[in-house]
Amino acid sequence: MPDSATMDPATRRPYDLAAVLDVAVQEFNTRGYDGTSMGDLANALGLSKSSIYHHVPSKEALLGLAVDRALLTLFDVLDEPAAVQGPARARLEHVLRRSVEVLDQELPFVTLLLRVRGNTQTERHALERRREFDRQVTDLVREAMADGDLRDDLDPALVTRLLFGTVNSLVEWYRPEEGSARTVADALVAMTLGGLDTT
Amino acid sequence: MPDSATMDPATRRPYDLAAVLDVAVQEFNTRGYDGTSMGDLANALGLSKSSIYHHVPSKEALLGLAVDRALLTLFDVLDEPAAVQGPARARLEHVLRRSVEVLDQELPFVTLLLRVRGNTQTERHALERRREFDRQVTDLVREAMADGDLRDDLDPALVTRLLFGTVNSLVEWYRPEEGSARTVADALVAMTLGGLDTT
DNA sequence: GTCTATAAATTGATAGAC
DNA sequence: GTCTATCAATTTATAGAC
Repeated sequence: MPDSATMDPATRRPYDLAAVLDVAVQEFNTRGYDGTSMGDLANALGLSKSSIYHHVPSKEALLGLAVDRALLTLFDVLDEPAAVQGPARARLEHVLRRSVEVLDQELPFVTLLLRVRGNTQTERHALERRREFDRQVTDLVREAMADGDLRDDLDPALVTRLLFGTVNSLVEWYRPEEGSARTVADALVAMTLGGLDTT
Repeated sequence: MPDSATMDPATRRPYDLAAVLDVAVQEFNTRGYDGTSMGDLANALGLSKSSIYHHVPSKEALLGLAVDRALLTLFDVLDEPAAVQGPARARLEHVLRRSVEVLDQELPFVTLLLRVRGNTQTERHALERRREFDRQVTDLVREAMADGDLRDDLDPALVTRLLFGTVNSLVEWYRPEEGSARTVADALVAMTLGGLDTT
């Protein structure tokens, strides 16, 4: 079965914004946002360059839509019941495991988010939202230390950066498969929290 | 004291390749390689665009020089005596700690190496060398598990990716300060190997 | 080692037809 | 929703003077 990029534009289902975005995000992740031209996108879509502008006003708007989706999904995790009630140690593990799941389910969008550099206003906003996520997790780590559940001889901000450094590094190699998110989350939690737990 | 970029080109010390490379790598890390034009580099250097071509034949050559330097420094670690003799568990910790030190000492070059996407031959070669580094560390992890020093219910390749995912994530936030590399390495080893050690 | 001037190609984006 | 044609700006790189 031929894909959208090679099918006759007259017979295949026309693109909508979501489909254009999916292809664009994939290209951005392959070649980098700055390394991907509108011509590259047009090739990948099997469209002319100008047709892309029917769906989106600019290249940067594509980036904005993608990172907003990733940020929305990640911040939703922090509002889940298991992330706001119970001992901090358990809430931290929940946030870690759910972050791996989000990464599994929204891999291209999260990947793009984590590679943003700050060249445009869109990118700088994304970086600020990531810092806010980080602050909220740091509070969780600090609380778990105060509870005596995590060793408290390490700086909570440092521990948070190491923890989510490990999680975020998954985008460099992880590819979703049946059950693989669970395997990775188990190993990640065992390795990291296993070294931090006091019990 | 004015910096090289703003000083009169006639009175300041002329650039040599190493000085041009330092500035270029810094710019590449700030804006991304593809996001940095030769005009951006010229501005940062306080030179005309064409002057850069006296030092280097192309933009890609600058990238190649930078990633080669990072790769050379990293691979040297694998050949150090403490990385080739003794129990695998100790050799693994040595490679982890020395990798953090290399990152501390060669931060801009390692950062650039870790952000390479594979758009050019230069970049694809760098990616292949990184995979080779990964393979050698995986052997170390496997051996330490076989020795009974690390828990062996986790896949050695997965553990290696998580370990160096944590190390590599440092480039996203780490900035060298007096003694900071040691602090970070201690926390990283405590958190990761602490969760993997059998004793 | 650095400059000005410029070439040749590519880029993000628009106009207007179907 | 997609196309062809086109533009203005930018990009990498070169020629040749000082």
